[in-house]
Amino acid sequence: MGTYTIGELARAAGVNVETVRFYERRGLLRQPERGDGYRRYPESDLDRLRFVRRAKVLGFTLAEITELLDAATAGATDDVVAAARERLASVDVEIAALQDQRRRLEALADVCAGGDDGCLTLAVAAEP
Amino acid sequence: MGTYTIGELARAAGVNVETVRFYERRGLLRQPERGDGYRRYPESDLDRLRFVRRAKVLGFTLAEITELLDAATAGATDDVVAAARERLASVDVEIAALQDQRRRLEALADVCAGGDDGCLTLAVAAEP
DNA sequence: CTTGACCCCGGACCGCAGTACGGGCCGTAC
DNA sequence: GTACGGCCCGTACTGCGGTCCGGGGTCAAG
Repeated sequence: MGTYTIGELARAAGVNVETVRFYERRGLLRQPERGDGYRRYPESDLDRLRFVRRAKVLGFTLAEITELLDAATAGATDDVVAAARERLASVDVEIAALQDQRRRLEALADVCAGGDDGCLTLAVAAEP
Repeated sequence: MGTYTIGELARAAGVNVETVRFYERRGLLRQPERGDGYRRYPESDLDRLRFVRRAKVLGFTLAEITELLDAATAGATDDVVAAARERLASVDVEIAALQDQRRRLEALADVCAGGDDGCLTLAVAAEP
C-alpha cells in the first residue's frame, strides 16, 4: 500500500520505465529502497516524478529541474518564483524569435506568390 | 577570380569551415572541383551556401533545405511557396505551445508569489 | 629551418532527453 | 515445462546540427 514498483510508478506518472531509470541516473529521482532487489517507491517519489513532468511541460531542462527540485524540497518558494520568472523571460525571447521567423516567412511567401525571382534565393528585402 | 577556397567560402558565408565540409557530406553542397586537391568553389556555390543559411534562419531543417534547394534550382517557385506556408503553419504551432507555457509560468509565479503551497509542487489550478 | 596559415582526411564528440537492445532472474498461469 | 510479464543490468543508439581531434601535406615569411 502506498508503495510502487518501477512499472507502477511509471504508469502512474505517464512515463516510460526506462525514463524512470534514466531520471534516477540523472539524480532527479533518488535511489529507492529495494527489499528483494526490486525498486520500491513511496508516494513521495511519485510526487517528485510528477513535479519533474510538470516542470518539463513548463519548458525547464532536466538540469534546471534538478535545481528546482532542490529549491522546492527546501521550501524555497522564492527560488521557485525566481526560476519561473527567468524561464518566462526566455520563453518571451523564444516567442519573439519565432515571430520574427513568421514575419520573414510571410514576406517570402508573398514575394514568391508574386513570381519574384528573389524567391529562388530566399532573399527578401528587409522591412523598412 | 570568382572562385573560393573552402576557407574563403566559409568566411564569405559566415560559417565554419567544418560546417562547409559537413554540408558537403550532407549533400547540401556538391563536391566542388579540385585542381590541386583543394576544393575550389565557384560563385554559385556561395549563393547556394547562403541559401542554406537563409533557410536555416527561417527555421527549416537541413533535410527540408535539401528539398528546398532542389525545388529552387529547378525554378519550382510553387514548391518553395508551399514549403514556406508549411513552415509557417508549424511556426504557428510552436508559438502557440510557447504561449501556453508562458501562460502557465505566469500563473505559477502569481500563485507562488501569494505564498501558496501548490507552488512547491508546481501545481497550479487550470484556468476555468 | 622553423613557424604559421592554409588545406586534406576520417572519426570521435557535444548537448539534449530519452529509447532500445541484449542478456539474465523470478514467479505465476496454463 | 514453458511461456509470459515484470524486474534487473550496462551499453549503445536516436535525431539534430554541427564541432573538435589527431595526423599529414604544402607553401611563404622570417
